[in-house]
Amino acid sequence: MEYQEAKDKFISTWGSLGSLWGINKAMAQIQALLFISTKPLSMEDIMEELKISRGNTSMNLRQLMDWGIVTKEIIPGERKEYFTTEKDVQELARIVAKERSRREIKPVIKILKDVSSIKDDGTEKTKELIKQTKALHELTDTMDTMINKVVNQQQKWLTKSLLKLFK
Amino acid sequence: MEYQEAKDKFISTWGSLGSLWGINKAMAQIQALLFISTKPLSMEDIMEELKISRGNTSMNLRQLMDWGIVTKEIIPGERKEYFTTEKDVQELARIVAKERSRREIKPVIKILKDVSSIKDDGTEKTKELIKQTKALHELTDTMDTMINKVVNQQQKWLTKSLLKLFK
DNA sequence: ATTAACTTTCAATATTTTTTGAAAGTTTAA
DNA sequence: TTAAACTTTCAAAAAATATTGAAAGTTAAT
Repeated sequence: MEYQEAKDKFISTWGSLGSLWGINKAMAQIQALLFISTKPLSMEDIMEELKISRGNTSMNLRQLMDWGIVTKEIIPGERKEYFTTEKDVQELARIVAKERSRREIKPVIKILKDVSSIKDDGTEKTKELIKQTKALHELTDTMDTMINKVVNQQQKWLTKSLLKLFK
Repeated sequence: MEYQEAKDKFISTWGSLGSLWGINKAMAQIQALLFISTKPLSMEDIMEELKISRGNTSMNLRQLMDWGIVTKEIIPGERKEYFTTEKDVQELARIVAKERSRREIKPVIKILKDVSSIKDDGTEKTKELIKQTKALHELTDTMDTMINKVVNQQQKWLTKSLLKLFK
């Protein structure tokens, strides 16, 4: 496999995987492109490489910056803005986990808590609703806490140790 | 909060969370409805509760069965088919993790492996592509392995509990 | 073998999400 | 201050995805 083929394959695969970590295709592809680039890229560069419009590029770069995954790079003497992404995969995982937790998981946990806290009126269906949403609340909360602990704290050490434990 | 309000809130929240575990809204809502139901439900029941069409219900039930989350229940003397979902949240988590790994993560890991294995032609850009996709491959593979091992542990634990029951 | 009860399929339709492109906005150099 | 270089915004268009409903298919009872 040639460089260009491998690059295209990586970008399109990573793009379609976007849904797995909660972002859209263009956003994921821009990140992928920056991730394997040896230097910061301009909006023009990105538009051309991915064959997407200026507006699309601008909006998705903003979102990536909101996520904290991409940063604007000012190159002295240059008028254009340049962009880079976080290059360390562990740090990337940390950011993604944290943002997803904040944006999606935490709000759901709150609702599960509210729903599981309704007054028990003694009926079977109410008992079931309380029981099941409580179980879901506990599971979701545990998972969320675990994931954040794993990615936040001394990641490398934890990952290695956990792997050994399970081998 | 009344039972009905809590129930509706749970179903719509769980439905919109579907994207988090890779299924569509109707599918997630059907599962949510079954999850808090005290008895198996027929297609008619589901259509009526969620206000969705027969076709939609049928297709999404099939998908839930493909995932292994929902099972058909035959009620003696009844012509209709009835459906139930796995009620244990741990088992549910296990199934979802396993299916997502199989459907989405494993194929990506393979591509990352292929891409990171291209021949190093000595250029800076090729070196960067190899380095970065290799890092991503390792991270993804580690995460996937961890999840699978956790799942196996859970299964072992489950098996043990079941064995105890039959002793 | 016929019919009634029920489920599945799938082309058409509706909805949601993404993308475009051009006008409006901003910044910097002269 | 003007104008060129660049970025953002957002209404409209396109693309992707989900939903409908009715015809076709299946099953079970008589």
